[in-house]
Amino acid sequence: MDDKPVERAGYHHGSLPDALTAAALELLDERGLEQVTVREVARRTGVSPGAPFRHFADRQALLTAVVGRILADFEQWQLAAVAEDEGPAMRAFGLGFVRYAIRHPHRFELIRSKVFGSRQPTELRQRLSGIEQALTGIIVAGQQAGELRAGDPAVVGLAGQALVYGLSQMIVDGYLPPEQAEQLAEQVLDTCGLGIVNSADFQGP
Amino acid sequence: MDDKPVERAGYHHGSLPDALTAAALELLDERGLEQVTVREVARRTGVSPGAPFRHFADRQALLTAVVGRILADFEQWQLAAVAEDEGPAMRAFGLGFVRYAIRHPHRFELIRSKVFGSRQPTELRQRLSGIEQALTGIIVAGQQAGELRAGDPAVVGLAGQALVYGLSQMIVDGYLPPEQAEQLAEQVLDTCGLGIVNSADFQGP
DNA sequence: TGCCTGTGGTAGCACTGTTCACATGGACGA
DNA sequence: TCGTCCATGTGAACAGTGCTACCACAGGCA
Repeated sequence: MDDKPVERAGYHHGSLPDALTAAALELLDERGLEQVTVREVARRTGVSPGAPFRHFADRQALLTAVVGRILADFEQWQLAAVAEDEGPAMRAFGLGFVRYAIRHPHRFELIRSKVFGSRQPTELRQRLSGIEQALTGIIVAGQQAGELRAGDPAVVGLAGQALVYGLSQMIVDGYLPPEQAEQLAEQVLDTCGLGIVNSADFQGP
Repeated sequence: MDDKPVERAGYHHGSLPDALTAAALELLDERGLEQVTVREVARRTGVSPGAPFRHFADRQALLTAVVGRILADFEQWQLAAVAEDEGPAMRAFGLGFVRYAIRHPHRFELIRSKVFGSRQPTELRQRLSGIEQALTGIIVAGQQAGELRAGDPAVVGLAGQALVYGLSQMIVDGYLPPEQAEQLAEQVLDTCGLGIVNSADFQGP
């Protein structure tokens, strides 16, 4: 109906893929995955409904680009989280994950549907395996330092990922009341999680 | 296109809501949540596209009815799982959960989007709290028997749910190779999960 | 200068969820 | 037995979607 595109300099946009990705991310944060519609993204970018398909094969491809941006942001977030936390890195990593999910529920919703799927573009896969390697490094170091219980790092890592991922999921889905979510998550991580030895030591003040 | 409805006895169906729910569940199992379309469900039931809306306010309502069926089935599944397993009930419960997700990935996909949300109809909420109570009972009994580590049953339960839920999620999303998924899940549960004391005792033969 | 190619516009297809006026026929009172 | 009522099903229609043609523009190259 009122498909008034926003103003734009010339006929050619210049960097439409970037603009589309940014608009899609904005829309995602605002209204959730389901509402991220190619047409609405085009509308916000001030471009015709067909234009996005010059740069992205389909909606999924556009969303994949968005995931790329999110993962880049998430990487920085986790680096900061681990750097700032004085407890075991594994715990900081898990808490960072959960906190990111709390802060950006819709991003998490998207990531779930793309990241853990089996068909990812190379760039995405690289980013992911980077994060995974970081996690494995954290685990091995933690085990050597006696912070983490021994065992196959892959299994320990998987358990940690599953716990943290499930927790985030439940938070995002509203199963845990948002106000208490973070504190509860912390409790869970400290009490039962991540194979941290003497984890009770790290309960908050 | 070929909207050939299947044959039906009379003009009036008799139990359309049930038939629609069943068709929707079938479609879900076959093709996944996204493909469960009101129109296709109507087609399969041999009814016009508008008919379902006589019985369900919208697509969500239809899906909620499907969730009801799934939860009833899941309840039975878990009862059997706990009854048949000779290890700690908590472990059987977790494994049952994961196995159900492996067997019915699409159901899990639907449940995730409905069950943990904050707005559920009464009937659904009852079913859920029934399952949760069962879990809490299992935990308390396990703690008294010395099988589970002590601690607030709510937190222990939450941790268990998160771990198992996340694991199932990762399996459903294809992050874990399906062939190894069950074994890996078992390993994770035994090594790091559920607060089971001396969990190494329960590693498979 | 003039064409070529990459980029955007427009129109249109098939599909979706949902609504609404209309058709039907089983149930129930006369 | 008949007539009427009304829950239930029909079919057309609407707005919105992803996606695909085909056409128009404009900037870079000869």
